[in-house]
Amino acid sequence: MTPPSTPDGEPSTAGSPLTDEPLFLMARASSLGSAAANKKLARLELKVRQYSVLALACSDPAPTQTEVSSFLVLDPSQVVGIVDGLEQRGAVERRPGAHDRRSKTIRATADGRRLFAEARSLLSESTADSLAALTAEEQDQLNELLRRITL
Amino acid sequence: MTPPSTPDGEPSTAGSPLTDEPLFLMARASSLGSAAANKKLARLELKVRQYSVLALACSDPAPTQTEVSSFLVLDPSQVVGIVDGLEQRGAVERRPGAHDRRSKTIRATADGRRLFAEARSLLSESTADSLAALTAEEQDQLNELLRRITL
DNA sequence: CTTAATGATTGACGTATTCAACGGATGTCG
DNA sequence: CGACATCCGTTGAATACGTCAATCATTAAG
Repeated sequence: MTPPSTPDGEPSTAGSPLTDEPLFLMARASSLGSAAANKKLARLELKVRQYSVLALACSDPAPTQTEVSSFLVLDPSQVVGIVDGLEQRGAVERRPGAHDRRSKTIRATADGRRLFAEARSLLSESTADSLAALTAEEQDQLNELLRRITL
Repeated sequence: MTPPSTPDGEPSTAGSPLTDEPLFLMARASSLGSAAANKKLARLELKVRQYSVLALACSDPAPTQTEVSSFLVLDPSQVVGIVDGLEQRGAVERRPGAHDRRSKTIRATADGRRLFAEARSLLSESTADSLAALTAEEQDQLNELLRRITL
């Protein structure tokens, strides 16, 4: 199956704009969304990346750094810097792994959980804006579809 | 509307994992998707960014660089480099704007259109993989939802 | 004609991403 | 036990990316 050609031999590209490419749409949505989110989180001096790690650090059981890095699709070396920042703020702490003393689990402190709660509420405003064009049902639908292709 | 709190004062974070955040899901989908796409396009020595610009250069009427930069949410200075790369390959050419000689329109050459057709077919394999968990209907649904929040 | 505004470009700066390498800690197999 | 391969976190370098101000040519406005 080859694409139709114009009379002069050049392949036609009509009817195949970028706006039909899921990849492009997701990149754009992600880019615009995190820009807006970063702006919102700026007042807590948090970036989206740090928020993500903090969120994981709040979950139970607390994840190790490799778990964080694979979940967030980040290089392990990047996680180091992010955790450093959060740790210096007293939002998380590194604990030696329970069964493996090589690993370190990232656990949110009480302050960290308070920070997360604030950030989470700010972020929900931001995503509400981003998804304003959709009804609540459609937002759930979108979440479900995205969850199925990423998890 | 504030989140519920635990008896000892620490805000609860249970039931609000990262996997419910549309922002996180989109970031992850976008990241994984473009990684896979870049891998596929590597054999044409093309990156997703270049592909996007090439796609726009194939459309009619040919866009100016500022139009490209605003559509792709990129700084104008970044577009320069991408277009340079494509131009040196002979895939696109810069033409002086019709009504405004400051602007330059980016137009795909015949070679560029052939390259785009190949790239587009490779990329469709990649996105088919990425979206394999969804039915054709659901893929359309996802596209529609994303289109409505980004355009 | 003067002035302001715009499109493309360059260069500078900070941040991200990717990789290779290292030290400490397990686990395995002889 | 002891040699070996593996894995975790960390560091540092190389590279790409994003953001911003400054510039030149061109256009629009006063």
